[in-house]
Amino acid sequence: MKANEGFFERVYEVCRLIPEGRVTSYGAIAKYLGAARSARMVGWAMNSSGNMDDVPAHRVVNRNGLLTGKSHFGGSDAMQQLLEEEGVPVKNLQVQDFNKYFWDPGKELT
DNA sequence: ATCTTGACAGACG
DNA sequence: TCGTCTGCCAAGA
Repeated sequence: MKANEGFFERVYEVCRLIPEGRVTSYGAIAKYLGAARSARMVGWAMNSSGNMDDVPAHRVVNRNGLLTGKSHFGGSDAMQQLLEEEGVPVKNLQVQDFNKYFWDPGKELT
């Protein structure tokens, strides 16, 4: 791996831009990168990166606000706890008021 | 070089 | 309204 991080690098960068207490969806990031149909690549990038500490992947959830990737955080509810600590209410791996805590990179950043 | 998988999303039945 | 399928792009085997 680590051949050409062109695409992934942007994914990591956007993830870092996610403010604390805020969550975003793979589709939003993908769209911001210009790959709205490649939301899977966003998660793919994380998986390849291996949960970089610089990349708060725990703030990234699917369009349902579900912490689908929590399995990659060690299989524990660490992802959920992290979000709750940041101010994001999570219930059973699902973000409450997702629309309220949703953070759109292409919209908030512009 | 080819096929399968992948933390998704949206469209179709 | 719910369930299923395809589409997208890239990387691993």
